[in-house]
Amino acid sequence: MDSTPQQDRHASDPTRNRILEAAGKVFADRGFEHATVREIVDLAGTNIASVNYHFGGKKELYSEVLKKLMAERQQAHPIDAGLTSRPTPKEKLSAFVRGYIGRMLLHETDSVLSRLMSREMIQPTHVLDELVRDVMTPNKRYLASLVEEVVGRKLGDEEQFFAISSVISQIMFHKHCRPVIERIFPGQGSSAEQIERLAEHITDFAYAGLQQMAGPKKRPRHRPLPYPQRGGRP
Amino acid sequence: MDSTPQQDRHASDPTRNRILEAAGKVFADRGFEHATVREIVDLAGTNIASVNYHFGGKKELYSEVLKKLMAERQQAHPIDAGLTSRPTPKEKLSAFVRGYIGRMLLHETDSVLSRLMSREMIQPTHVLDELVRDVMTPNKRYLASLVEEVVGRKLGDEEQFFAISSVISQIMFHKHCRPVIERIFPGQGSSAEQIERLAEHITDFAYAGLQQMAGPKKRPRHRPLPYPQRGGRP
DNA sequence: TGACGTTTCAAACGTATGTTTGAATACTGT
DNA sequence: ACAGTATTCAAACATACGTTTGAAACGTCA
Repeated sequence: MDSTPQQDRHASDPTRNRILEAAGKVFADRGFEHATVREIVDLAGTNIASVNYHFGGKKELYSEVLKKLMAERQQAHPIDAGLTSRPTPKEKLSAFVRGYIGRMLLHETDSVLSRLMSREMIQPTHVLDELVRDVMTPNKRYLASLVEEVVGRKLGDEEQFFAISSVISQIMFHKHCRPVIERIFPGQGSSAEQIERLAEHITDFAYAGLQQMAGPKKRPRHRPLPYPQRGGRP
Repeated sequence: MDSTPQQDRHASDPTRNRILEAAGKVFADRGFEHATVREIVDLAGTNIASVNYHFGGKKELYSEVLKKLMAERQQAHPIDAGLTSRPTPKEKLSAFVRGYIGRMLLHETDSVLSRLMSREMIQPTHVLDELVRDVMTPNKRYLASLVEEVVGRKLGDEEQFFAISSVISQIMFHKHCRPVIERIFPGQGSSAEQIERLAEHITDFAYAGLQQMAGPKKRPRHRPLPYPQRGGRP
């Protein structure tokens, strides 16, 4: 046994942790490419060489930051938290939406993680694959069973993809597009109360959209455009 | 009259145009910060100094690229194109979704513009404000009237914000998060036929979600979670 | 043709960044 | 207290980038 005390010392090294914390903020603010190790070490109050000494380089530091944040979140916020004993499908949907949005927009450290994940989605780096494997795929599996519960039947691959996209997109939009939202809808989407209402809106909106998918299979093809088509529930 | 022939010569300068075209691709692929003028001029087949000679610098080149693409799109694809003479609200919604998604995912030059806009939304540069003013605000106004038509009543600021977000987010998701989508849903969302079906799905999903908003004003607060709530049309 | 403005080009400049270095300092176990 | 290791630090290094420069090539009009 010499790896455990080694790792303990590793994990509790105060300099290392200060760098990790500072790096999270700077990477989230500036992105990987545009962040500088000089800004990170200034914020951490250490020397420029400490990044290479403790982590080996900027890329490795970035990986460590993401891994640490993901691990913290994994244990702090299990995906199906905040549910009663025998939740209805809509309750599960509501819990998912509320949990996701709340973590994304309110919680401090998770907000950093979300910002980093947003960046990875637009401009992937070498850690996106890890992120997909450890965070997003479990989320996808959970959401898949969730939407099928709401729709009330098993979905084909494409339908499942569409349904999950429609739910998750409404949530992530408010993180991804914040700069634009702030400009087009000034004053909207900031307070905790409004985020609560937003979660409720997305839940209701998605619930209605999903229920609509329970309806009869689409006409085989061919509906050029027109058609009043009063939306059908069976 | 000497500005017109000046500008004509300006606009039809072959070197200038080759640089603009190359810059569009490189900026879209790499982002503003990570794109290098050396790669741009290589792709354009000109010399490194030509960017500063023709445009004044990298930033000015970027502005010109976006302005040119926006102008081209403005006249090629008016926002409410493809509509019959007296369209129903759902037809208008469908036309908007189809038009937006198609331009974003299929059309070549517009795909470059979308990629640039996506980047601006995540990591704004100095031109985001112009983009908001010239492209996004008109879109927002049009969408605002559209969702109110579907819902069937005038919406308050917050409701309008929520409704527009729910519609537009489902569309942009498939551009913003392509790298992740490709990893989590391999094989999905590429072909033209599937994009057609995707547009149809988003239309139906959003239509149901919007109609649900027509229902009675939310209980003043306090609905901890439950409630099946069969979505009501007035 | 020849003078003049315009455009192209190779080379160099200045700066910012990630990384390395080697000495100085702090820490640890005996 | 001391040797040996781990950590910190200021300085320098190497490289990639946007930009500038000055001369050469080109086009145009007398």
